[in-house]
Amino acid sequence: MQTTLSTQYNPKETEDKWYRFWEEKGFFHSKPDPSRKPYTIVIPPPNITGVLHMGHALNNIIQDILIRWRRMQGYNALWMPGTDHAGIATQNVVERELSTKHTKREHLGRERFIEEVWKWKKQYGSTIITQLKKLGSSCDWARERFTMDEGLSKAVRETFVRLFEKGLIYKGKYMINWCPRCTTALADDEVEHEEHEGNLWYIKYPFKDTPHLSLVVATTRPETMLGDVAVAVNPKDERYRDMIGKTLTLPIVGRDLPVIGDDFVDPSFGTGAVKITPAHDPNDFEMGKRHNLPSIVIMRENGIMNENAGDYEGVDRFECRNALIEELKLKKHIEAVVPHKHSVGHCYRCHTVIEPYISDQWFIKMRPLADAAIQASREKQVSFFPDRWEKVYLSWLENVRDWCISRQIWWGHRIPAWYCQDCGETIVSREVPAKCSRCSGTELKQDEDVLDTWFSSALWPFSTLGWPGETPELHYYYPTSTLVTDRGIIYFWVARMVMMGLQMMHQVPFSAVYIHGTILDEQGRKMSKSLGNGIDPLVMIDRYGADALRFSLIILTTEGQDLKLSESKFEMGRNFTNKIWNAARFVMLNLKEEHPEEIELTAADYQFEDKWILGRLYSTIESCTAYLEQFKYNDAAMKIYDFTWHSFCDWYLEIVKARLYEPKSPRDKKVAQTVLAKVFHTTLRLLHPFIPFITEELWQNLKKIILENKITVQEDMSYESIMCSVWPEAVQPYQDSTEKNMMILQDVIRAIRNIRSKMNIPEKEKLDAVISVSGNGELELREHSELLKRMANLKHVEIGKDLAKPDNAASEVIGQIQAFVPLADIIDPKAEKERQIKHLKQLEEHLLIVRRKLENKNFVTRAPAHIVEMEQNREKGLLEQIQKVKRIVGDLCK
RNA sequence: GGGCGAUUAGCUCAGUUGGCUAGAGCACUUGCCUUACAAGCAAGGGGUCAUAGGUUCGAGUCCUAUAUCGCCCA
Repeated sequence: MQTTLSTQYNPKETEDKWYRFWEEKGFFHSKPDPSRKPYTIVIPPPNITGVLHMGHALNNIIQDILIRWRRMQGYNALWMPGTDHAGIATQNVVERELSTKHTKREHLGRERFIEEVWKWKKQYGSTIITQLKKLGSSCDWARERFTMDEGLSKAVRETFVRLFEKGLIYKGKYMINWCPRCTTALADDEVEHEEHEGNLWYIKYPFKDTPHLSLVVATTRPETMLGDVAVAVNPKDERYRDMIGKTLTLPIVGRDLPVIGDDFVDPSFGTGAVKITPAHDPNDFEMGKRHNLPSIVIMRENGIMNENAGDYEGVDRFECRNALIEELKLKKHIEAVVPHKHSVGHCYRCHTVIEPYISDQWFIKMRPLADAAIQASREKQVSFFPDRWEKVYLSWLENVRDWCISRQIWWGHRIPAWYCQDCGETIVSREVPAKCSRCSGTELKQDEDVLDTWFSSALWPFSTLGWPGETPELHYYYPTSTLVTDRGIIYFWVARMVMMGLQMMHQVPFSAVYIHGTILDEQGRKMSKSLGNGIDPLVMIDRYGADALRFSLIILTTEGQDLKLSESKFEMGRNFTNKIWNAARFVMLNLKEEHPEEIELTAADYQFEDKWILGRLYSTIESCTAYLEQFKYNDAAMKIYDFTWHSFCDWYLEIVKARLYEPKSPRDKKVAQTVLAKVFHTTLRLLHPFIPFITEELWQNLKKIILENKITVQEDMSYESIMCSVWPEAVQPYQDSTEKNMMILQDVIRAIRNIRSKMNIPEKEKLDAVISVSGNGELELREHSELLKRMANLKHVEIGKDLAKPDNAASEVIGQIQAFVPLADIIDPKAEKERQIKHLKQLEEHLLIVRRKLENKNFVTRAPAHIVEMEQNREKGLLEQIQKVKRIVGDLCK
């Protein structure tokens, strides 16, 4: 441990050291203990392919603040960490790696490919965990989980089987969202919609009987015409009513297409006649079912046209579109091309354009699950902070469609369904079945597909605690306390956890959901790899320190608002940590005694400034705790920042120097040292959840010095670490006029300093001052004349009632007090007069505002009495001040 | 098209149930290498609170429109 501290804080010397200490000592570990109250957070498991970005940083800093704070408050705090296997993303990464070795997963086969993924996971999968530790995250790493762990996989199978048995999981051929690049189905919310500048193509479909006449249809996706089976019009549409029942010829293909009538057709879109492609459009799929139309699939699963596309077989879907348009133009089938904005779905993992596709998939029936989740939120079993997110959550649940949970990839939880090769029976089972439950056949083949990663993430709050096992952890920690996440996954994750928690555990997984803002770049854009506008948190930690990163981000995080970030913002946090560092240097330097003696303080020992700083400290503790309870992290941080810098450092340290450097008595010095130690020791604890590293470093040093120098701070000094110590409690401060008097003193000191500055008097030069009090308080002020002299750098001060202004003095009027600084020939009468006239103007303007209110009869009669009284007092005070300033101005004019 | 958020100092943002001469950090101006800290100290300057109406004794705050930007859903 360092014995001397350098003038600048160097985070690199402390951060890793203390993190290792905490981890090795097991301070992050929590065990069920029914005699204590639990406080639990489950981490939003980062993706194993992920690297730490600012969003993660903010998310985890908030969780760490909560968990460290609650831990210090005495809760048995568990922060459950882990990672997510991220099926598609991870498979993509490993496939990309394989391609550099000129191989493909298909060449390896399923088993060997999965081995490769595990190998990859072992090597790179914990990158983000290492990075989270750099932030100071106090997760219980001994409990770290992974969604593909044996235990969590068991939870997945159990859930699947139970839901299947309840009839809430079914399999069927439906239209789903298909990513031709990932060659898998996606859930509705895995599709990102984007406005595209496309075209609306008007294509002529000739009548079979009268080929010189045609019906014009409009489409944004002309290539799908190869799968057309009908043309639909609205039966109420006068233009087309007579054509229902007629037959058209599909251009190029030559297929007969019936004209059908359906209310769903919007007469105002395009020509009011639409082509129907049941295999490639969700609306057409529904219409096809209503009218018993066949479905013609024209595309392979990789987006290449199939044999049903005729000459276009083997052509990519977008090339097919272009070529088809050319052919239609050539054959004079295009009537018009109109630019048209429309929204196009993209895969949220690889950003490929999604294809609506008919295929055989597994689904969860969402209605019953969603209804339960809606009810839980209505009954406030789950509350959102800020509460507006509840509406977002509810609107999704209210409109949700069945969830497609099967994915045509290899990396993930294999669907626990087997098909009997003899009788075709489907067997859904927790374990590998030995034989068919119907025909006892032994030729069983497991479903090839895996489950959506979000299926396993939805179980996270209880699967990580040992479910389906009846573990002590599950009983003790579930339901968890707070979930901290980004609005981006309210549907994907939060809502699904609530649904699964209610289904499997019959209890919501958490009672509070805090949704924090998104981090944007300086121009207000999302940070992204492709834009290259991201700020790397690890680089910032390297440059400014983890504590500075934490504090800066938290100060900027206001009630779930997005925050615009630039590197310069981290200077604020760095400056603050440096300030604390130097305050600590001062405190510790001045606590050291050669022959320390222990004394027991009594209330009478406390000096004015001691009482003041303790009072300020207690109100800081109070509001800081209250803010944290309301998830107002930035307000909490701001309060301690303001206290530390602008009360403790700016005033208390400066005032107390007198007692440390030239003590009136050894006892008084000891009192000052005790208060210094006590206040700083408490401040460090308040700051610890926000900036854990520097507070630990200083706390350890301070503890040693307090013990060595026999200072009785009336605190338990036996804790091994600040993170195990207790969160300060606000005890009622001294109920007297200390705070008020200090404010008056500060005003007077600032007034004299102002004169000094305006009159260009060097700070080192000691001045004389005359303080004239017109109301009460003269005696109290006189009591603190030493403080006044020290802080305003005066050699002599005269304090009295209604004293006269000395000649050639600069003046300041502060309420009922006048401060005069005699300057003899240094005074610049012209400058002084200007100063006074400016002040007079300000006072008169204010008086005008006050008078306007008081002259309004309605105000006097209708406003609450105390408000009126306040304004009346204000008027009186202003009048007095104006009178004084006028006299000063008059004097200067002589 | 529907919903949500934002608009306050040059910049980034606070501003609780209406009582405000509208605050903070950064930037700016002036003076300081004062024995904790120049990543600092002291003292300053700077705002028609997006616009237009309304409610009220009183509106940055509540209501109704409008404008601009952003996010989500369809």
